[in-house]
Amino acid sequence: MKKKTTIYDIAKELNITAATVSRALNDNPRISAETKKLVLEAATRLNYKQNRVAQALKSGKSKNVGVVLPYINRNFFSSVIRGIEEELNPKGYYVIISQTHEKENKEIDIVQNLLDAQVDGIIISVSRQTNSNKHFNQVLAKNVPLIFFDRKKEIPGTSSVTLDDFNGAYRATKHLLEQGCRKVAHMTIDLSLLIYQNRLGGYKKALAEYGIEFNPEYVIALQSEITAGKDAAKKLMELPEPPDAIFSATDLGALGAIQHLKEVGMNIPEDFCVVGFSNEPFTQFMELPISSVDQNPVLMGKTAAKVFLEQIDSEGVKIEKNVVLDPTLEIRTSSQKK
Amino acid sequence: MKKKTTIYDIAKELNITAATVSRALNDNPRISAETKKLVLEAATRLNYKQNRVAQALKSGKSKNVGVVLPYINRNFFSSVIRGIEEELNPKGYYVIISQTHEKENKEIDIVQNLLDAQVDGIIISVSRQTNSNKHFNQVLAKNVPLIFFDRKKEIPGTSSVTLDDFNGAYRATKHLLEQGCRKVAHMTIDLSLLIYQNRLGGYKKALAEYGIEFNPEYVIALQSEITAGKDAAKKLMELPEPPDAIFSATDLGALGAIQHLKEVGMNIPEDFCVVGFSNEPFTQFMELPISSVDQNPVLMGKTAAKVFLEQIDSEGVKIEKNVVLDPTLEIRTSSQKK
DNA sequence: TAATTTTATGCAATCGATTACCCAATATTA
DNA sequence: TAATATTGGGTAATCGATTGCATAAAATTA
Repeated sequence: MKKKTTIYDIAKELNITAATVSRALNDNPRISAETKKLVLEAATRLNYKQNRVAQALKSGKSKNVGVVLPYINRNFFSSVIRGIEEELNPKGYYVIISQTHEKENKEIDIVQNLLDAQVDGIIISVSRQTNSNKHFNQVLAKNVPLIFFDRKKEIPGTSSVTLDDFNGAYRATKHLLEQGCRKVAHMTIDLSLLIYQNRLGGYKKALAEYGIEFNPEYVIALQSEITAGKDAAKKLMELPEPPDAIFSATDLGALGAIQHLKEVGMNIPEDFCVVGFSNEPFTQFMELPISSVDQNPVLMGKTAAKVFLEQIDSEGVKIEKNVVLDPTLEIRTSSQKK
Repeated sequence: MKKKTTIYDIAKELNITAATVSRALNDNPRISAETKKLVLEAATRLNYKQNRVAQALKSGKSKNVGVVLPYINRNFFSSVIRGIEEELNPKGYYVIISQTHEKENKEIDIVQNLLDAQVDGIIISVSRQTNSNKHFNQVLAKNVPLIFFDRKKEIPGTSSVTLDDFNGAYRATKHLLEQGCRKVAHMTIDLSLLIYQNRLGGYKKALAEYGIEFNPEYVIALQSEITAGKDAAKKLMELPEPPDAIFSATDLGALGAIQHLKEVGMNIPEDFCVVGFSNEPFTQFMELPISSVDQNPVLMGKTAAKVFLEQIDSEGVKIEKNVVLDPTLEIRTSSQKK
């Protein structure tokens, strides 16, 4: 029906060749200012739009970037996406988002598909389940920039943008200690993942600083989230010496814990303090707003995108860049005694 | 570095032409079973991957679909995306997601960009701000299928998948009346949008059915969400005859209202019942779980994707399809008396 | 004025896959 | 057995933009 106008149409219109049109549109210095003006005029007059697909074929660059993450309906991840798009769209890149649902085999399929679709780069937060590095090595073998965010793998030739989880956890725990709590428990998810190891590390450091001995009974790894948080809290409260505070590595875990604590009649924050991690929006709306460590996700997305762009621009020279962002502790009612 | 293998490599390998390879890979009946087998073997041996960009150029189909929506970090929208991807990825389509942040000019830019990127279709939930139809007509002029979901525009030549908002609101309000509430207020957002008009309509129908006169003072349009919900509730409770229930067209509005009501000492659900709309996950986690109308977003996404596929398959014949999905009322503590 | 640059543009191949059209070899039919 | 049909596959153009190489015209230099 409506044929799109191509550079050939413009060429015919002006009695020049497509090559000249192409050069004029790309502001090639070999083309006279006069011709350029004519071409540009004709282009707007004929409503010319460059064919990105043809450019992609010629250049081998699709101008698409794959973003791979567990779920997009977590505030953290969707905010990261927002940061990535804000940085990449103005540069003419499109973002293809895929969700792994925390499954390794889904992640492998997705990466494969993205490579087949010849994305110019992959920005990924690995699934909890992922053990293999094979798919990542395939990415590297194809010379496609690979940037990890939040959850990374230590693979030479890749870059990463992560949060200083250690420091975030340290601050959260220290804050609980400053509130006077002395028996601080820690709820985590999966200690095979670096981020959770680091959160545990920061927790330990704060304890050590206050001369408190680390008690392994106070560390519980949850399976799922909210109900598991309740269960974990229950378990903790049934210890001979129950804790007086919880630093949870997730907000949903913190929420579950709070629900259990209220059920058993605990006063928060008077008797018991809780801090979560991620600063999910719901932490603010709760009747009892929950303190949480903010991960600055938009900045993380922007930074990951910038690293990708650097990688692209560095033609051949392989850049390996690891950026660590600083988290912020949002103190709310769940941990503010006074 | 690593050259990707093309059909020419396979052709050379087998001493045949690329045309034959192409036909063999596409299972063309003109190619003998023997040759097909050889080609397929060589393809896997050489690790051949079809070049989607080249195919796109030749066919004029990019195999990309644009999805445009206000925000991806709303559970409703991210679930719709999930539905779309589940339906489209197996068919070889990729989904490009863009957020309008409820801004009309952003929406116009995005649609323009998607057309430039030659997507094969656009699935969109229009921004609250959007008045113009110009960008939509551009889509139609390029013969690109345009499918609205949730928030639609009445434009000939387009399809839509929406929720029966009227019925959802009707059920929610009826449920409140069944609980014995007789002074049911309604909080809405923007009555220039069809979905909110319909929710108001369903609300009115339920009232009428119970012989209750519609009271315009009981309908409040909020600007933003949660704090506005509190304010609106305050205003309602200061009326000479305050309501005894609220049906809110948003969950955040319902949450804000509940917060205010608790502050002023109301007992929910004994003295006052509240129902929201969207069934955002937080409605379940709350200490006081909030009743809400579920929009079945995954199904909505799947349906929109299916409509797109029908449109694509129908070669030339323009399909105009309007699907209306049925919502479900999730009754929770906030409105369950007894 | 002749020789040499410079400037501005054309020519044609290329990226990888698809497909209309053509043709040789074999199979079928009269 | 000659004529026709079928099978299997090759040739070359095409999608739209880019770019190395070539070249005519204009400008500069000797």
